[in-house]
This record gives sequence, structure tokens and C-alpha cells, in this order.
Amino acid sequence: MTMTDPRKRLDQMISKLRENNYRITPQRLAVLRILATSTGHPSVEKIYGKVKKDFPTTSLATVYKTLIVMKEIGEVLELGFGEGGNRYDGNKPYPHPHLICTGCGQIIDPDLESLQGVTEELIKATGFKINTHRLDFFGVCPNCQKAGSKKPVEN
Amino acid sequence: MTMTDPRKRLDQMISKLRENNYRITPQRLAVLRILATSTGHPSVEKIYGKVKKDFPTTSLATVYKTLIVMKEIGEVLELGFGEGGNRYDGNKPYPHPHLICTGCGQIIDPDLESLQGVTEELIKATGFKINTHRLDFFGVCPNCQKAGSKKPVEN
DNA sequence: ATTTGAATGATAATCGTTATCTGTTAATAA
DNA sequence: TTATTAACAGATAACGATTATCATTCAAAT
Repeated sequence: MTMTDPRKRLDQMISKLRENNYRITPQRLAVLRILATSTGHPSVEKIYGKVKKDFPTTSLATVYKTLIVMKEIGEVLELGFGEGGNRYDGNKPYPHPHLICTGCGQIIDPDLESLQGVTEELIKATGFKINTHRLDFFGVCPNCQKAGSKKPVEN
Repeated sequence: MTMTDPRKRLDQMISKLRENNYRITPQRLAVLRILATSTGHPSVEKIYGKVKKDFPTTSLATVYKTLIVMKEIGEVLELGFGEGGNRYDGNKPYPHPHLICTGCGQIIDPDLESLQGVTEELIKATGFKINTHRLDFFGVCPNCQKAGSKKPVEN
């Protein structure tokens, strides 16, 4: 569990914006703060809701545009699961596996040692130049297995 | 490369429909024929276009509804890549990795020995009951690497 | 302080997919 | 074979997430 320090992460993001000649606006800062402090995988609506607490006039479009910028400079990972909007990870903006409980909705970032080498085998077998990948597992967590606990867990 | 015999595959699909008390309509048969004979990963629009050659009055909604039914009974795998509609695989309707060339758009089904055991490690580590998964690699194929060949390959 | 291109905010547009509803038909039994 | 009926097809409206548009505002460099 590599827990990033939110302040350091925020500074990192701001630096990257500057490097790429993007402007630092209060609205962008608000979005970045949420991304840096989120331990989970917030949705656009969740980010939007939080931003509006500090900046009530913020538009949903601004949140989307900020996320597009952050994706472009590689500081946010977009998670495109099937149902209902995408999720975003501002702390581990590189490809990594996810484990989604279809019961309560929680999303986990598992560490999988055995995943090492799969990409290498693929490159060796196909000659492709791999740029990115996506690995998602869908199942039922231990808690949802025992009880029929339908409590939606947000993360 | 396990190449399924299209006729056998079609019969299999029809049997599954019957087993699950779904009706065998000419429109459904047309969609199933396309799924069974496709070596690649056709889009809804592609299926729709082909169906209309034999059945000009077919509605796009009918194609979608047929695909929903086939997904429900586990005879079609839906591939949800980011851009532009989903793709469908009627020959390997179980989870398997995909390799997408972002240059020409081709989709390959690689065999990855090293993938064995990853799910097991995940189960052991988390206690989840895994129902399905998704593994997609995005990169550039050997052909697109050498030339700037921008020929869109459909499959 | 001025300037200017970029960002914001509000809203329309887009696109893949699903819902709705009316007329048609596959499948079962008489 | 025909009658019956629930399921299906077709046409189109609705939907939801995201993107585009455009006038106004503002960050940042001079």
C-alpha cells in the first residue's frame, strides 16, 4: 500500500501543469485537490459535487475539461468500467489491475506478482509495441458473499 | 488457433436459444449467422449492415436486442473498448485477452501462458469470488511500426 | 496596468444504447 | 390446419455520459 502524501501529490500535479503550459486556475486546483486527497476512485459527479462546495459556480464541463488535461499529461488514470460514468485515479496514474465487487461496488487495487512477465510474453509473441493495458476483475467480495449486504460502497 | 466450424457454432447458438425458451426468428438467425461466420470482432453497425443485405427491413434495435439475449445466455462476449461502439465475439464467448493496434485498429486474441495463475493469486489474496475479467493491451503492431500505414483494418 | 490567449460557465449537440409502443409472428395446442 | 397468444420486430423517442460551442472572464507575461 503505497500511500501518497496528498500535499506532495498536489504539488506534483501543479508542476506538471506548469511544465506543459497550462494555467493554474482556482477551479483546476479544486479538482486537483480532490484527486490528490481521494484514496479511492471518484466519479466525475463525485468530484463535481465536492468542487461545488468550495466553488459553487463551477460548471460540470470544467471538471471534464480538467480531467482531459490531466489525462493528457499522464497525471490521471481513467477507469472505464461498463456501467455509469468513468472513474478516476489521481494517485496511481499508470496502468494497474482493478478488482470490482459487483455486490457493493467497491474497487480494490490488488498487488499481483504473477502479472509480471505477461506483457513481456505478449511482446515476444506478437512484436507489438505495448503502450498501455487494462486489467479488471469482476466478482463478489467476502463480505457480500456471506450476507446479502447490498450496501453500496463508494470508492 | 482454435477455428470453430461456423455451422456447428450456429447450431450451438440455436440450441442455446431453444433451451432458454427464446424464439428462433429469421432476424435472429441472420444475426447468429454473422456472429458464427465472423473471424473477427464485428461492431453492431457491421452486423446491422450485413443483416440488412438479406433482410432489408431489419431494425437496428432488433440487432441490439438479439445481442442482449445472446449475452444473457453466455453465447456472445461483449468487448467494451473506449472509442465508438462495442465489439462482439460469438466464437469465443468467454473472457480472454485482447491486443488492439491503435494504428490500424486490428484486434488480436493472443495466447498467454503466463496468464494462468493470475486469477488464482488474486482469489488467494483477496477472498473474492471472481465471475469474469477483462484484459486488453493497447499498442502498435509490427506493420504500423515500420510504415506509417494508416489503413484501418476491420476485425 | 495592459494585453491577450486560454479557461470558465451555460447550454446545445452528439453518440451509442435502451425504452416504448403498435403491429406482426413463432410456437403451442385444438 | 387453424386458432391462440405471448414474444418479437420495427420505428422512433428517450436516455446518459461526454464533448462542442461560444460569449464572458481571467491568469500570466509584458
